[in-house]
Amino acid sequence: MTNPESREVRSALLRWYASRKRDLPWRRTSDPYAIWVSEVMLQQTTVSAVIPYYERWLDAFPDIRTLARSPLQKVLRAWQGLGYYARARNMHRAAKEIVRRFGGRLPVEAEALRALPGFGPYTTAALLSIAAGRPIPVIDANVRRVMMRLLEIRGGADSRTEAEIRTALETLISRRAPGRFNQAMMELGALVCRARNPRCLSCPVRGECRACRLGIQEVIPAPRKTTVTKQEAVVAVIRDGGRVLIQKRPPAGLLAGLWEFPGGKREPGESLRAALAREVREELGVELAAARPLVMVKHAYTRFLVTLHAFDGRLSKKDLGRLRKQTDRSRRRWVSLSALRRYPLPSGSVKIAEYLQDVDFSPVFP
DNA sequence: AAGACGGGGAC
DNA sequence: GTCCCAGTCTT
Repeated sequence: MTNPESREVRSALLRWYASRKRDLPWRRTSDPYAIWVSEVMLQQTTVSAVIPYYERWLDAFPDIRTLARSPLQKVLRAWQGLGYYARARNMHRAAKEIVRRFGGRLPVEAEALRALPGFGPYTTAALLSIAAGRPIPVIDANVRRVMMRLLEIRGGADSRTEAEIRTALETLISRRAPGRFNQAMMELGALVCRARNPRCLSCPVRGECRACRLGIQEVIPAPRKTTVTKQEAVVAVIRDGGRVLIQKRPPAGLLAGLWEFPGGKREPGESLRAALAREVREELGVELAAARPLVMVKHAYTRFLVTLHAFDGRLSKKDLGRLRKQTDRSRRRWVSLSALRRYPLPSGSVKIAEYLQDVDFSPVFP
C-alpha cells in the first residue's frame, strides 16, 4: 500500500477549499485581532455557537486597546454561555500585556506570542499562519482526525501520535498559502472527514487516504470512554423587596468569577430542603425560615449532569436585616432582576433567572 | 501523562 | 442517552 502523495493531497485540498469553504465572519477579515478572537472562541466550541458571540464581541471590544481597558466583569459577561471562561480571562490579560509591551499590536514572533496567556501550540500556529503567512501547521481535533485516517494511524486521538502527525504536516503544508492550507484541513475535518459518518464519497483526497481504502475510517480515531455522573444541587433565591441575593464564585476553578444564587450540592441521603438549609447556613451564616419550590432546571456539563432545584428562600426579619448590613459587595450583592442581566452567570443560573423574569417573580409568602 | 475546565448540538 | 468540538493550563 502506498503512502499519500503530498503534492496530490495539497493541491486537491486547496482546490476543494476554494470551492466549498463556508462563508464565515472571521474569513472576511485580515485583522489579526479579529482572527485571534475567532481562534480562541472556536476552542472546543462549534462554529454555530461562536458566530453570534464573535459579532457581539467585536462590537463591544473592537480592538485590543478597548478590550484591555474594559472591566473583567464586562468581558466575562460577553462570554456568558460560551464556557471555558479562562479563555476570556486570558484574552483580557493578554490584551493588557500586548498594550503594555507591544504598543497594542499582536506580535508576529512565535516566542512572544506563545508566552501570552491563552496562547498554546494551536492558537500560536493559527495566528502565525493565518495572519502572518508563516508555514506552521496547526493541529486541532479536525487535523488530527484527518491525518490519522490519511496515514492510517490507529488508536486514540491523544498526544502520542502528535510527532508523527507534525512531521507529515511539515511536508504537506503549502508554503505559498499556509493559512489557507491550515483552514482547509480543519474545514475538511468539519464538513467531510467528520468524527461520525464521514462523507468519504465527497472527499477530495479519498484516493490518497489509507483508512478509506481499508474501510476503517469509522474506527479511527478510536472512540474514547466517558462516564457521566448525575448530581443534584439546591439553589436559594432570597429576596429583599425587588432584589435578589447573588454571590461571586471563587477566582479559580469551575465557573471562576461568575455570579450565582447561593446553594450547592446535595449530600448523599440528604433531603433537598436540608441541603438548602445547610448551604444557606454555610454560605450566608443565617437560618432559612421557609422554602417554597420554585423551578427545576437540568443542565449538562461534559462529565456530569446537574439538576438544579431552585427554592424561594425566606429568612427571618432579623437575619434578613443582618445580611443586608454585612453584605460585602465584592462577593455578595443584592440586585434587581433587570440588573442581573449585567452579571456573568453560569448557564444553569441563567435559566433560573429567566424563569424569575418570566413569572414576574413575586413570592406568595404573606 | 492525566485531569480540570462549559456548553450546546448532532444523532 | 452518547459523543464531540479551530485547546490551554495545572499538577
